[in-house]
Amino acid sequence: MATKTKRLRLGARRLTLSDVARASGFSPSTVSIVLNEAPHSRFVAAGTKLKIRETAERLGYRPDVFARSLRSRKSATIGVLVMDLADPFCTLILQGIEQKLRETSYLPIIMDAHNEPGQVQRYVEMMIERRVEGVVTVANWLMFDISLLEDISDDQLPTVLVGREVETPAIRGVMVNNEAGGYAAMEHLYELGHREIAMVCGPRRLADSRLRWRGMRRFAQKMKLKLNPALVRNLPDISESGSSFEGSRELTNLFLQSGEPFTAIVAFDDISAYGVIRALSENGLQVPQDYSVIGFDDIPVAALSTPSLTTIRQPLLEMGEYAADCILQSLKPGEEAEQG
Amino acid sequence: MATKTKRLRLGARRLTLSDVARASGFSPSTVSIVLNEAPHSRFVAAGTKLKIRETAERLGYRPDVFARSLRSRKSATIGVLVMDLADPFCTLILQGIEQKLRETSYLPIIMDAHNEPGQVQRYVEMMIERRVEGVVTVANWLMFDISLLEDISDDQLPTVLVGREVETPAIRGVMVNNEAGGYAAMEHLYELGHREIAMVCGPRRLADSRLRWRGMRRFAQKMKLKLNPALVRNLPDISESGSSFEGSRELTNLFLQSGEPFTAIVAFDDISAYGVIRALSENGLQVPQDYSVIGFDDIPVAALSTPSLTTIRQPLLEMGEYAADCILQSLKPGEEAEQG
DNA sequence: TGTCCAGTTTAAATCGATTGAAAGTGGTGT
DNA sequence: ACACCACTTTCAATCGATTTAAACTGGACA
Repeated sequence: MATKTKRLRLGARRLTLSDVARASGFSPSTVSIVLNEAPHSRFVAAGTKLKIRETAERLGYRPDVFARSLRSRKSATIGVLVMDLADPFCTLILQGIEQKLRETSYLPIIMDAHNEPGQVQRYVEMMIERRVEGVVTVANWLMFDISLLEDISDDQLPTVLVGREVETPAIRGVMVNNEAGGYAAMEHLYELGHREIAMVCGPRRLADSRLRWRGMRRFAQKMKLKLNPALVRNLPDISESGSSFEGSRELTNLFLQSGEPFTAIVAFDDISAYGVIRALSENGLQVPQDYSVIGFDDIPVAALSTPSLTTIRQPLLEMGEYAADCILQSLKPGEEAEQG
Repeated sequence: MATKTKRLRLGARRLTLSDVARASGFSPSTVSIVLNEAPHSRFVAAGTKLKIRETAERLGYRPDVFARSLRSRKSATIGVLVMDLADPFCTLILQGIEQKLRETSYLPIIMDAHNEPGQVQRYVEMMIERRVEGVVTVANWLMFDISLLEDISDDQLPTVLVGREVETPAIRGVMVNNEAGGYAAMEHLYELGHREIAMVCGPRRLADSRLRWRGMRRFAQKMKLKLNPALVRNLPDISESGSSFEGSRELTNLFLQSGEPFTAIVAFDDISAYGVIRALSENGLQVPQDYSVIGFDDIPVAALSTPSLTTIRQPLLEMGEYAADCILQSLKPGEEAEQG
């Protein structure tokens, strides 16, 4: 423990490659080649390798990150741009990414746009400045336009967008099967016996929303279920309010006021499901006694609130892992792979 | 826009200090001195400064982060260690930190320990390796022992712990007035007319918990309120289960089974408040009709769940900002300030 | 005329690594 | 004895900045 801590001390002058070279009796070049397992190390005698590795280990040598990056033009970092760190939808994805990268020598550099599109530009610049080798963008439904990401992608930086349906083929996307999710939501309510179902859909411009809606219609058609158009509404496009809570609360009130009959509501996501529940409650109606409500995402608190929220699960952690994996794959083969 | 984007292109060889020097007709030294406003720049002619700045601006010069850090031994980064990114308690604090640092040239490097103490060691090493100039640790109540942080602090790295009461004077802490919080919670319930109040306190070893408890007792004494010892329980110490939800749910069940009379419950934090509500609900009891419950923290969802959770607010965002500010202050005066 | 100084600017070393080209071995074949 | 080869190791340039000490330029003064 004592020695372990000692390595961290800032006071002591850093241990450099030359120190290891001197101690092991070889030149800095050889040491570098061995420790990096550079291609050239094929030519280094086995005994030499052993001795060098042993010495490095014994002295507790850690290469200087900055010197290395300067020379090699590689940062060993992956930029992670998240639209809103406080959004529980995003944090689980982040943890997935972190978990995956932890096994590698890549460090995620997390930047939080704080829901302000202006910050996105700034942070993307910072990422490039810091020579990230790949970019994962974690988008919630408030995501700005993604043209910036296309720019990055053009620059031969591997890029993945996770959490939101992408509409351009230039960028890889990681998302759940939204169509199937919509289908499943309807199926669940149908099996509970509901036949008159209201829907709080996402913003019209959001592809995710359209796909979920398509899934719902598909189920309805299959079951010869007629959907009442008066009970289908979209949340407003990228609202400034920032929250789908208020939006869905208002829509629910509209549904109730319309006098149209219904017994269940499908919400676009978990937060809007909470909005629905709030609106119902304010009208003296209870969930699940009077109405059934179903959300989408399965954010962590969904299971903790009472009654616990019924929701279509998105495997957020796994999505994060998968996104990170995509980047790692792009980085593997030979770094010029995607230049073509 | 086009030119702005152009600056980002990776393809084009980076623009270096020498390029600016050549274009402006001065030497790299002078350019460096001017652009950094180094002490020596007092001696540079005003016209020269102007010309250099103009040229740098025109060409869109951005210094290379790695070269700069290598030479100057400064990284312009602040390490942010968070115990659990998925904990809503932590994320708001993080945003506060980010918000504050955004105004400066420091970049937060966020590392998520994922609730695993083992990772803490690893990440602290990474931070030092990356030469962070300060460390902010965002602790939730599951925080491991903080001896590691003391090590850092010994190494003359400014260190702040936010979100949890610290017991050692070696480390600066940023936290809410827990004692006053406990007092306020009791006061609130008292004013609602409650006289028999149960408490789900935090783990006994946690200083925060003790202080809140002290605040509650103080109010009780002042009001000559007798607290029933059978209705005061602590959550288990740093449980492996990881969640205070289950713990407080069980304690609430114990309270109910004990047959002791009570009409309100103070919970240690918001998550445990949800545990209380769940337990009550499972016994056919409703909040707020049958029982009053109060939490602590004011995590974002507290306002969204129905009924919305009554809670003692911690100004998480502001705490984050303040913590970042502490670090910035330590960094200002002259970097040797805290060496003494 | 030569010296000195204040006011500016720059040369050159340095930070700590990576890397392509070159050099040093010793053994073979002729 | 010479050239040649395979096998190892090292030289020296380089990445792009910062920083110390030194150099340059005119004018003032003796």
